[in-house]
Order: sequence, then C-alpha cells, then structure tokens
Amino acid sequence: MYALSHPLLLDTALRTGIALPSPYPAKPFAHLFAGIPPRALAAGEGLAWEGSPVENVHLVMSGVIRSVRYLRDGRRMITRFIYPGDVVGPADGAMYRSTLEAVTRAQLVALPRARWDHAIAGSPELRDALFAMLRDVADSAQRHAVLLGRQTAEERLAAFLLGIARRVGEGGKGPVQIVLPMGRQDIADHMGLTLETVCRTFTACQRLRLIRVWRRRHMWLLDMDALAGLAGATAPRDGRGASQRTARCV
Amino acid sequence: MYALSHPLLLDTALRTGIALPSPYPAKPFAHLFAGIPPRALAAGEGLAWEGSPVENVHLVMSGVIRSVRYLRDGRRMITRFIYPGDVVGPADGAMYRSTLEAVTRAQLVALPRARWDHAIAGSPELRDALFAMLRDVADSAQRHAVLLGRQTAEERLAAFLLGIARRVGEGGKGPVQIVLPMGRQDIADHMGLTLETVCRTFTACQRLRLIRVWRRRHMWLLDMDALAGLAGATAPRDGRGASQRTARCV
DNA sequence: CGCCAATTTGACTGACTTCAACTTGCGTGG
DNA sequence: CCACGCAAGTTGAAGTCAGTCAAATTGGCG
Repeated sequence: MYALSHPLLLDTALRTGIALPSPYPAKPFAHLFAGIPPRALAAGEGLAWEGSPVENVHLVMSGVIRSVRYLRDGRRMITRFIYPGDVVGPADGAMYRSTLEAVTRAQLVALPRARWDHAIAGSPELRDALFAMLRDVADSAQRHAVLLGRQTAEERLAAFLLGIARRVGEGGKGPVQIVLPMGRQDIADHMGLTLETVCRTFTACQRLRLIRVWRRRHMWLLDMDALAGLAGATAPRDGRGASQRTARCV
Repeated sequence: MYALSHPLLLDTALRTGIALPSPYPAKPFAHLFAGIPPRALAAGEGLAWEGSPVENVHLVMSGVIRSVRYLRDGRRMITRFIYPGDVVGPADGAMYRSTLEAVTRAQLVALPRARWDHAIAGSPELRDALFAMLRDVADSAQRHAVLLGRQTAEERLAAFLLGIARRVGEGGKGPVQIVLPMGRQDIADHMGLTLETVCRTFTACQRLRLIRVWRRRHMWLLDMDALAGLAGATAPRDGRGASQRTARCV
C-alpha cells in the first residue's frame, strides 16, 4: 500500500474518512514524486486557474481538491473532487481546463511537466497507466452527465454518497460510516442542485432510514441496497438497440 | 483535407450540414483504415453495447452515431454525437462504456483492436494524437456537465446549436445555416430536457429572432452573438481563487 | 462562553415536465 | 404525380420537483 510509504496519505484518509486506494492508484506514478518536499494549501486556497499553463503535475498527498468550472455570472460546477493519491495536470494538456481549489487543508507535491512528460515517454507502463487514468476521467464525467441530466435529487445524492463509500473500500451491506470532507454548497455545486435541496434531501433520506447524519459531516449509510437502487448505475441493454422511436419506453 | 481523399466524408458533410474538420481530425489515424471496406448501418441500428468487449476501433466515414447510456427504467442520456472523421473505441478501454447507435444511415470502417494497439504502441505521433483525443473527450464531457447542471434550457440549446455550427466551420456574425442530423428526442436526451421543452425553446428562440427553423431539421442562426452570450462558455477568473464562502456571488 | 458562518427548515415561486390533442410533412403505394 | 398514413413535431393546460427568499438553528472555533 502506498499509504505505508507516505504517512500523509494515511493521515488524511483517517481524518476525512477517505481511505486508499483511490480510483487511479498513485502507485504507478508515485516514484516520480519521491523526495520532492510537499507544498501546503489552506482550505479554500487556489492551486491553478482555468486557462493558465500547466507547469507542474501534482500528486495530492493529503486533503481534498475541487476541480471547478465557473460561468461568467458566478454559477459554478464542481466537475470532480480530487483525493489523496490522485494526480492532477495530465488530463488538462497545456492549459488548465478548470480551476483547482483546496476543499480542506491539503498537501501536494509538484513535478515539473517536462520531467513528467519525459518519464511518460520513456515507459510503456506509465503510458498505459496514464491512458487508463484519462479514460477513467472521461468515463466518470460521462456517468456524471447521466446523473445531472436524467436523475432526481435523491438519486444524485445516493450516488454521491455511495461514491464516497466506495473510496473507503466499504461495499458491504451493513451500515457504512463515511465522513464528508466538503460542505453542502460544494456538494450542491457538484450535483447540479442548490444547497437547500441537498439539505432537504439528506433530511428526507434520514427520515426514510437510508442514512443517519451526525454533526453534519458524519454519516452512516444504513441501507446500502436501497441507496444502490436509487443511484441506479446505467444499464446495458440486451438484444439489438432500441430503434429511435421506442427510445423512451423500455 | 481528408474529405478529398474519401468522397464519403464530403457526401455526408453536405447532406447533414456537417463539414470537416471534426474536432479530432481523422488525419493522424486515417491511414490505418486505408483499404478496409466500409460497413453500412441503417438509421437506428446499433453498433455496440455497453459492457460488450471492444473488438474493433471504428472510423466513421459518413452519417452520425450517438453514444448513449441507459438507466434501468429506460431513461437515457446521449453523452455525445459522433461525426464523420471521428474514431470510436479507444476511449472505452476493453469494454464499451456506452451503447453506440446510428442516428442516420452511416458508413464506417473497422480496424481490429490488436492492429490499432500495435500501431499506437509503435508511433509517438499517434500516441500524442490519441492522448489529445482522450483529453478532448474528457473536456467536452465536463463542459457538458456544466451545461446540464447549471444552465437553463435556452442556454443549453444555444450551446448545442453553436456546437453544430462550429463543425460547419462557420464562426462569423451573419446568419449561419445548419442542418440537424438528429431528431428532437435525441436533442432532448443529449441536453437533459424533454422533447417538448426542446420544441418550445426553439419556438421561443425563433420569436426572439435568434434562429429561424425550416422544415424542422434546417436552421439559420440569425444572431450568433446573442447565441454565444446565452451559451456562455465557462469563465476563467482572475486573481486568487474565491474563498469557499463567496463562491456563489461573483 | 460567545460569535458567526454553515446548515436546516419554512413558505412560496417558477422552470421544466407530463399528459393530451392537434399539425406537419416524409415516404409509400396506387 | 398525387393522395394517404403515420411518425415526428408542435402547442396547450395542469402538475411537480427543485429553486428562491427568508428566518431559525447548530456547532466549530477562538
């Protein structure tokens, strides 16, 4: 486990309820960052801005980062949360395509882009890992689009909570405890809702005994099956594809 | 231009109003597909299903394909439309992550995955092109998420129409003519709306003299500036990032 | 212990959806 | 070539989920 090789990872994992492994294990890239002193970010502090050049590739050691896109009038969408073990930068090309801000206090290490590119160019393994990582970013953005475009507030939040639970590694039936590292507004901006709707929906889920909330940031997922049913992953269809006209009624 | 080297591309470009170049020019990959006889798909026909193995990489020669994700109850989201010159398969890894169906009659050529992988492994140029393509898929999925989560019906459709106009290569001020290759239901399922809302919003835009609709599939974009204002690309913010608490009021 | 931002709850509004009827125009076959 | 049939699209009326505005509550932090 990478956590063993770097205490910071395990530390945050405990404090925020986010355990490794993260979806794109740092393992294949971790050695590139060895020996570089970590940089600290305060909660809310910015790391990079949309449109600015990508000078470094960062490995998040502790804390949580949000990747945000702003509209001119201030509306914003958090496209994804970035957790310890995640690498940021390579998916953006030469320019950042979104703004990066720390959600919690965070620590990360920066690797100059040239060194990163050189390492990637020289290693088929790293290349494959990078491909996989990019595919994963694309896939989760598309799954996110399904949520945003076609699922209700309750379904979106069920999916959100299960996503966090998956990071903790808990997939079991029984109550799973999680800690939310971000506030309600961030959750709302990630799920395409308002903060009030997030609150009300959590309250409703609590009444239905799907979850239990303690001190705002702590939750128990009481009924994983029901939550999974709500989150409802996309469903492959058997047989030949529906013709265009029957698309709505399955 | 690739269109010159393969008449099919130009043909569809004319019929559907979709001119090359597409966002990921086929150019770097085109030679891999040289000499393979194209396969025809009827409108509505399926090409691949979510969860099935990716056996071939396809180059679309003519027509339009939709990439769809279904929920269990039949709700669906079209994550993207795939146009002539686009390559499908590499972004999915070993398994398709969405279902592919022809929107219009289409023709495409299939390259066995092993040959594709071999070609990519052997060419730094192709590798870079593939990286760029994957980044583009991820980026457009994230921009799409902003639309779905934070923009109104009118804004979403303005962005949709401008996206089609961009393919035709027309960016000017004056009226731009486009042809929509897909029906209202497909537009709705791509923009997270209902077909009725798409209709009503087109009608409203027509009353505002932003567009003119002729025979359902043909449109003139009369006021590109106004449409661009509605579509409102994401806005980089200057200065240091907003702290978490001021996020909503800019 | 007290301050204050974050969160929760309440009342009301509105954008988009739903259900339903009507219209258009493409494609087919006489 | 034209009429017919029917799916695709449009419009209308009513409903609903989530948004907005506002007030009350909570709990982290100094």
